[in-house]
Order: sequence, then C-alpha cells, then structure tokens
Amino acid sequence: MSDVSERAYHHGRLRSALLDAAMRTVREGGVDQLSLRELAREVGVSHAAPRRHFPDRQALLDALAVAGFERLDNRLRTATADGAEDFTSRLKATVAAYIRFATEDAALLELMFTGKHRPGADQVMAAAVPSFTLMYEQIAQGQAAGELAPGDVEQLGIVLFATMQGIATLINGDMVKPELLDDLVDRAVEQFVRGARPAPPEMP
Amino acid sequence: MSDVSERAYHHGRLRSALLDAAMRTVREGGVDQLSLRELAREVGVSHAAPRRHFPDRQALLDALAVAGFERLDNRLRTATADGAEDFTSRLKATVAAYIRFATEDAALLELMFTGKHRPGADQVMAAAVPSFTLMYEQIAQGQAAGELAPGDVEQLGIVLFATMQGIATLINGDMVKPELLDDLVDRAVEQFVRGARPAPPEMP
DNA sequence: CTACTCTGTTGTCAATGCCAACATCGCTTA
DNA sequence: TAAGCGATGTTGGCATTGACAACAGAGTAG
Repeated sequence: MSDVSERAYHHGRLRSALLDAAMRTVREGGVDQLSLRELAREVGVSHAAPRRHFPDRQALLDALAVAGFERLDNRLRTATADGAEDFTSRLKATVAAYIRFATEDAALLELMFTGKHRPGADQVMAAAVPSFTLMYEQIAQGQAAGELAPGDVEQLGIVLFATMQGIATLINGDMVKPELLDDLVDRAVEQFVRGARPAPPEMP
Repeated sequence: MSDVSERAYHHGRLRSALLDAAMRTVREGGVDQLSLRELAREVGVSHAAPRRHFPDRQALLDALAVAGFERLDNRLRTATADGAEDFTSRLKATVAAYIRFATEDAALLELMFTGKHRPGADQVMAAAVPSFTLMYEQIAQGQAAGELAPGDVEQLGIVLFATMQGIATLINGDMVKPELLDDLVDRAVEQFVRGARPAPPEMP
C-alpha cells in the first residue's frame, strides 16, 4: 500500500514496475528497443537491480510474453462473452478481438509467438493454453449447436487459431493492405464455418 | 572467376560471402545470434568492412529476408509444379512445401515476416509478392476447374496463406505438438477447399 | 601519370548485458 | 531487543557490439 513510491530504498514493487515499463517500451518501440539498463533508469534504480528479478534479458521477455497472453486471454473472453448468442456472430467477435489485439500490440504479439522462448519457457507455452482452450470450447459449442460437424475439436481449433494468427502476422508485416482487414476477418470466419459445417446441407 | 579467394585484398565477393555466412548463422542460431563483427571474422575481413555493403545491421537483415523469400518462392513453385494434376492434391503439395520450409528454416521465416522491416523495406514486401501471386494463381485455377466458387481471388488466397503461416508459427513456437503437423496440414487444406467450393452440391 | 572512386582497414566511442563485491533493509529468532 | 540472515539494490568493471571517422590500397578513366 502506498502509491507514494518515488522513495523507498528498496522500492518494493520493482518487479511489477519493471514489467510495466517494459510493456510500455515494447508496445511503443518494439522488442529490440528494450534495454535493461534504460529500463532501470526509467524506473529509477541502478543498472543491476533488474537482475534480482530477472536473471537475464530473456527472462524478462518471457515474463512479458506471459503477461501478454494473459491480456490476450482477457480480451478474448470478454469479447466472447459480450458476443451475440448466434454461434457465428460470437465467433466473429472473438476473432475480431484477437485481430484488434494483434494489430494494436503488434510487437507484443510477436514476442509472444516468436520462437524467442529458449528451452525452458514452459511458462510461456502454458500461458497460451487458456486462449487455445477458449477456441476449443467455442468449437465444441458450435458442434453442440449443430453448426459444425462433429470431429476433433483440437485440430479444428488449431486451424482457426492459426488462421487468426496468420492474418495478424500478414497485416503486421505489411504484406496485406490494412483496408482489407475487416473483410478478411469476416470472410475467414465464414469460410471456416462453411468448411466445417455438417455435411447434409438441407432438404426442403 | 576464381574461387581461390583466401587472398585478394579486395575480396571481390564480400557481399555475397557475407550473405551466405549470415544465412548460415541465422539458420543455426537465430537472428539474435547474428553479429556483424563475428560475421566479418568468419569471412576474414575487418570489422568495418561489411559496412560498405550494408549500411547497418538492419540492412543486412532485410537483404536476408529478401533472399529468404526467393528461396521460399522457389520451393513453392517446384513443389507446385511437381504436384499431381488434381487441384486439391496440388494445393496440398504447395502447402506442405511451405510448412517444410517454415519448420526447417524457422528463424529465417521469422525474420521474413516479423515486423523487423523498418519503413523503407519495400524490397522485403516486394520479395513476398511472387509467393502470394502463386497462391492467387492456384486459387484461380481451382475456380476455373470448378472446385472453388468464383469470388475474390486475393481475399481467398490471403486466407489460405495466412492459415499456412499461422500453422507454421504455432509449430515453431511450440504451441502445437509436432506430431499433429501432418494431419493439421491435410485438414487445413481440405477444410479450406470445402469452405470455398461452389454452393450447389448436387441435384440428382 | 594523375585523379577519382570503390572497397577494405584501423582506431575510437557510447551503449549494452552480465558478473562480482559490497551495502542496506526488514524479518526471524533466540 | 539484538544478532543474524536473506532478499533487494548499488557500484564498479569487463567484453562485445554497432556505428562512425580517417586512412590506405587498387582499379579505372582522363
């Protein structure tokens, strides 16, 4: 308790302060921009202080990635919860939320998925699980509602997730004109649903 | 003319030698591993020599990305050409080739798509065009063959490309078990084709 | 032969990540 | 309460790196 901060020869909140500052830097300037020493300066500690909380730079990046996945998961879940009851609409809401996150926090997303997690980044992988699970759940619901054909939920979910991630990468990498984005998302979802829906179309 | 190298106070092939060595390093150790000075040492020139060919580190990375896209495009085209005549099979061959490239050269792929291209990386973007075009062509052929419904070729192609790229990212990021890969690719393609095929199924 | 331009070399600088030795705070325990 | 101790910061230092400036060799054109 005490947002007085500023003082405290032991700072008290160094770890989270570092994470906050790092998050800001990464969002603004990208991962390469991030320097432990500069970070220490911003927070007002000595250049070796961060070492007590993050053994090396990579550890900080991993922690950032984990935090990123938590934020992403929150975004996805609220978007999903707020979405319409209609299956496809809700799915679109989820995907749209993902893409929004991805474009707003491009550098963070890159950090999250990029192979920068050296072995031992189990935490990073684990942090991604909830969001994957959310996709699986949505797929399962779609199947239960008869909108999707029954089948391996995981595989389907991964394909959908991959498509989202891929679109984000393409947009962030300037390989696709941003104007196309909205249509692209709609189309991708529709196309996904159409490709996975039950076989027999109709029979009036 | 003269693979003698070793001598030549002016080396003669410095630029391509640097690119080769850099490509090797990136493939083996990742982008972060790449150091201009180390590179110069490997090639046997002074630490400032690379500067004559690449103004800064980023320029080297961009050049590497361009070279990467060229390699990717070659792989895709030979795979496509060698593929069966059947539309779906050929598409699968293309996608499989993409994924193979992506998993074998994970670090390179990352370099290619990652937003590391600061403004002015028109070359990088341009280098990606041929591969996108290949996808568009395939889509168009599928439509001509009646396997896909007519519609915007670009949007469809981008969705497919994104799906490939996304799967690659997920695999390279260890977010998906490698055992799933083959099934995943097959499923993704089939699902794509099913989702984009002409509406009226049959009418006996 | 001279001047000019590539291409490569030497020397230097500031910044960075990591490490070791030292300092300080707060909590535990006798 | 006081000694002790571990967690948290600090100072100083080292090797590496990317970038830059000044210089040198080598080929070329006049």
